[in-house]
Amino acid sequence: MSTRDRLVESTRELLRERGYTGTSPKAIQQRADAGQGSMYHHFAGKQDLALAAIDRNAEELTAKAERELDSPGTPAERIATWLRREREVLKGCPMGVLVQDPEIIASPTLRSPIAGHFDWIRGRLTEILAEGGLDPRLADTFLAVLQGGYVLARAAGDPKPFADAVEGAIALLERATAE
Amino acid sequence: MSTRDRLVESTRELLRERGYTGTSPKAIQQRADAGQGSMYHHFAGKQDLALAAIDRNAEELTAKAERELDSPGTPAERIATWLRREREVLKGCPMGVLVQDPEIIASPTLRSPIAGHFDWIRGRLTEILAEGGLDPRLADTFLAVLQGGYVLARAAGDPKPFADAVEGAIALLERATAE
DNA sequence: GTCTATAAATTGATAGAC
DNA sequence: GTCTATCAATTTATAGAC
Repeated sequence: MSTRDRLVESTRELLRERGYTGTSPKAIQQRADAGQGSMYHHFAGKQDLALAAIDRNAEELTAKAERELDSPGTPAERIATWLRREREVLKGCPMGVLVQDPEIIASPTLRSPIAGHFDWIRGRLTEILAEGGLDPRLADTFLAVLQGGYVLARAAGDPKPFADAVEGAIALLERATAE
Repeated sequence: MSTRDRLVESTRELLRERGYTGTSPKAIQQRADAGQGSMYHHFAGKQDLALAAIDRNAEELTAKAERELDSPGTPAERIATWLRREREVLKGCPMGVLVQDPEIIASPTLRSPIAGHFDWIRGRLTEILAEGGLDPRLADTFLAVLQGGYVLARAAGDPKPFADAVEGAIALLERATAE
């Protein structure tokens, strides 16, 4: 892996572990085993690195969601498959965590690619819900169950609230579908 | 308001605006119009101030939720009333925002009072769901809808995803209840 | 492309006068 | 109780040699 790539990967890890505000360029350099000068050669600064990391996150997460949401089955089944994907819950959502960071919220440059990613999933979910004749607002409901599940699990230090939130939501969806 | 109280209130505001990692003692002092020495006279340091702020948050939020969840009506109606309370969505949940902060997650001292607050609401919701013969896992589902709604709204810079997530969840609950 | 040196600002506190 | 002075460490870079 190139020095540049190592810097991006280190930034991705650190943003998830420590947030944007809590991540220093120094920490990124150390984890990537790159020098100060090397980092500032490849990137303009901390924000520029974060942008590259967010873009990579979006690519990866989009690919995963696409696979699950396009799998065979009824709309409700496909949504359940996506909701039930294994996640490293206690680490937080790579994108969701960033949205709570004050410096990211304050910076349109950093916030908009994250917003764009959520917009994409919302749109895809809305299409699938329409197929099933389901309430389009449920796109945000299910997205929120995931994002909120992360929050509850992290507060508790235990993935259980996440699992319960997801299974409760799926049970409601199945009820609404069964008729 | 006493200097001590002003310090706690300033800390509450700043924790919500800038998170724990992003809040400096200096900023707290300036907003409270208190000197350095004054702050360190009343509190042992930043963590001690945050604890006082979290405790106040818990008191206030518990009182509000208690009122709504104990109001007259069916279980589903009481939960809907609580979900629909007006919230300053774009500012984030005073507790939920903190849970995404790396330093808070890493500190049992700071995390446990927050966990305790969520435990309390979860318990109260579980009782109400039991009254209605509803799936107990829905306690986490509805809590997650709120917490996740905040995340989506902040990402979008718009309270709409929060409102849609909540209304979608209530629609599902009403369906599950109607029989 | 990578390195070391330097730097201005901020962070979270402590010390001690008043 | 409140103030100012001081401090060691860290933060986010920039400069310039190699």
